[in-house]
Amino acid sequence: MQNSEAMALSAALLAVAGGLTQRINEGVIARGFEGVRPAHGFAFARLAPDGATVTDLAAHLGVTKQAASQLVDELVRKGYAERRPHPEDARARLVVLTGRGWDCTRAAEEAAAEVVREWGGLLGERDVRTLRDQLLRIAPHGPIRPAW
Amino acid sequence: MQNSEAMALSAALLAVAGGLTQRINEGVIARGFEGVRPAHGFAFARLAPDGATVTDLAAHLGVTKQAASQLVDELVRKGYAERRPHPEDARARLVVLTGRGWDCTRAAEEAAAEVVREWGGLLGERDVRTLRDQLLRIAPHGPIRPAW
DNA sequence: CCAAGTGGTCAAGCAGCTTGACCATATAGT
DNA sequence: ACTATATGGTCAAGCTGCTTGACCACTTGG
Repeated sequence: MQNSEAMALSAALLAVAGGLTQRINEGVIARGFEGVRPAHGFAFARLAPDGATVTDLAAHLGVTKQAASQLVDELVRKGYAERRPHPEDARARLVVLTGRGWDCTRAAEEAAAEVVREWGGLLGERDVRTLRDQLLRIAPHGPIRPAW
Repeated sequence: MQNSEAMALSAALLAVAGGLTQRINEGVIARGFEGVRPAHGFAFARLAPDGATVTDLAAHLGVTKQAASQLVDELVRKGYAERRPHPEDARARLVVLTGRGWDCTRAAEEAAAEVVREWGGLLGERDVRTLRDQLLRIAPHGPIRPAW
């Protein structure tokens, strides 16, 4: 594959990713969750299962813990998360989603599903599944990184 | 396709996009182009064919023209682009890549190709081409948007 | 039980964006 | 041809989300 083809693939991938992010964000806002930014979604993904510490979150997002702490401040202020004492470490605090935080997470899933349905209309359900499987196979590990 | 599957697809896509951006950026820097940020790549893509005005660039990047102008300042200061009088409009200025700007563009293509080759190793050449075609079909038009 | 390590916050600074105001040139209407 | 409006671009000020640096509270290991 030539360099220019690799560039075309890259550009398409980044355009799709950017569009998806925007669409999910708009969809979440349209469902009544104001003041939510794309970055919050990645925090939600880490907090959802069982909560997480600020340091955990920072590592997951690839930012300093101060930045992660600030982001948690914002989520708390907006009612999406709360800080609880950590059950096993008195230094740490466990950040968990509130009911509204869970609602917002579900709204994001719905918004994502809406976009993916459109892709299904363009490619067919089968190819969308193929796409998902291929992306899962090449997805890097490590911290989530902004696409630019 | 369930919402959670759509979310898995979305997360994988964004992870791949973030990783790709990072890898290209690192690759460009490793080839001797310092002080380059991912955002510059999208500017290069617009400037490369025949140059562009600041307003053009702003529309393409989805930012204000002031922000685009600032970005051009930076590219000029670093030797990647230059402002020329516009041949058909005395108000406008045509921003074009310098030789070094073209070199940097080629470096980005090489870096992208390197990553895509790795994907080829994981998926096979055939599936990478399929991936490219599918992404091109679902890629949105309009301005490039940061993935978050 | 003390030394080093780890979780977290406070404070200051900075980079990249925005909004608002403005000038120069182009274009359209009469 | 002349004026009114639109468009390309810049200057200036301000904001937001991040960083670095300093510090405290608690934990862990010799």
